[in-house]
Amino acid sequence: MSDTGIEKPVIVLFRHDLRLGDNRALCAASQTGKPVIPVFLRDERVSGDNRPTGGARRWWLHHSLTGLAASLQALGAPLILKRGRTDDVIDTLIKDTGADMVVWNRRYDPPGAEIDDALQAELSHRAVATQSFEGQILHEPYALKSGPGGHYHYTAFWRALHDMPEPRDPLPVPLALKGWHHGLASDKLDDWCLLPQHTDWSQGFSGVWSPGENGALERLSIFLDGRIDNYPEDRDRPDIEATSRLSPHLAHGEITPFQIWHATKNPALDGQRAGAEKFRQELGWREFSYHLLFNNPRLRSENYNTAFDGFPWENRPDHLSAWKHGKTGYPIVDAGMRQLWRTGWMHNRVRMIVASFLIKHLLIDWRIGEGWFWDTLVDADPASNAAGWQWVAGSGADAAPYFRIFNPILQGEKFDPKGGYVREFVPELTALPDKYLHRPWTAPEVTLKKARIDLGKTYPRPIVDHQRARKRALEAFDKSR
DNA sequence: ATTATTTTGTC
DNA sequence: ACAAAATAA
Repeated sequence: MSDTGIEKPVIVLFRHDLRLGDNRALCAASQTGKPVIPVFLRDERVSGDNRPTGGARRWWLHHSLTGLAASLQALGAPLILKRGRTDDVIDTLIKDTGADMVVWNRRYDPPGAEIDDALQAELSHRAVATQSFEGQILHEPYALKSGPGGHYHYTAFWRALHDMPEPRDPLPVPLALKGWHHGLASDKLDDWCLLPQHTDWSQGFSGVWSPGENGALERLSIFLDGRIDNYPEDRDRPDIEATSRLSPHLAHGEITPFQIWHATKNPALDGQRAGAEKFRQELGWREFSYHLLFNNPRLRSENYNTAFDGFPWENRPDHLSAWKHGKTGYPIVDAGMRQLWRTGWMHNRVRMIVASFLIKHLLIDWRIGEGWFWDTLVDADPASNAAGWQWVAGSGADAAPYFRIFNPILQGEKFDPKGGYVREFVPELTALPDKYLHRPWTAPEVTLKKARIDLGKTYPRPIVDHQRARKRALEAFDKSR
């Protein structure tokens, strides 16, 4: 095909940048004036710390790709779906189309980055031009130098991030793309079987989420139009819709941190600066997680602080199962785990509570919890998930001290004071008065009876006693130190 | 991004 | 007698 006088096209790789706005690779391709072939390339090789996309993200991916394909079609360049090893797929595409240029937005998870580096090296030997661009995080991880003795702690990192040049402004959506009209087979999305196959656990997802770039931009504007004002006070309240819920959109690159950074410095928000700053700090934690992952490629499988390597995990299968199914007997923990299962997402405050419970009350290895979140979260992110779990375990960088053990009763009463969150996800406790909602086992028999609760039958008794579990965890951490 | 306990302050 | 503040873990 390459010698038939047909203009050589440029291939734009999509992986987790499922958007048209602020997409530098797509803009660069469009500006070459060549025909553009957008390719979503799914390389699911499993090696080292690379692992397949989790179930919840597969659901999201299916819907997001549907939206992306429609948007690209409207611009004149239909999306091609391909699956396989990146080098093989690109090799075939070049043979089939005569493409002499491949562009992409960089990835920062070590396995992905490694694949992309190898691709760049290989194509440079073959006189195929390559270009890669930033997009997923605000600053290249190597641009922020590590602090003395290794790496930054969060506050130092945040300061260093502020000392960096202002992140660039976001780019507009290209007005039109020159398509490639010489035939090129695409996989069929349905053949990828991304949606649940046997039992449909995703019924609760669609009422909560709108995967895709449009859904992302809508979430952002809803957040900026109101919630951001109360973000600093309400962000820890799972019973209030106070957070942006942008995490799954960010994880799939349907929106960039550049777009969010830019939107939160809008002068129209002048009266809400505190809210904007607090929200940006959360972007900061995301950046910090990528900084850690870049410097510690084994962040999800090895203790950052190796003093935890000898920790005597108990890993009881029955306790793990109770945790996964939201049947621990602690209402705030169970509500969180059920929200996760029902909606593919969990409020950040509750993530900390359930993680602390798994690690410290049940003495189950944080890596097991990390794996469950990987499979069940629509926003599962290789950096944030691993860094978050290590933070709670106390084994991470700038982590919570090991003796910080969340009291699931107090946390529930403090952050879900009226029980709206627990009642939504643990409906069998609905009729229990607020006073006992986070500690049903302390309610008098008559109260339980009136609320139609039969402890141990309709709702479990606590699988571990808080005071005893706390003491046991402190002793275990003490011994292994 | 804490909790439990002790100490101090106030009536 | 109780709450706020300090402190150890």
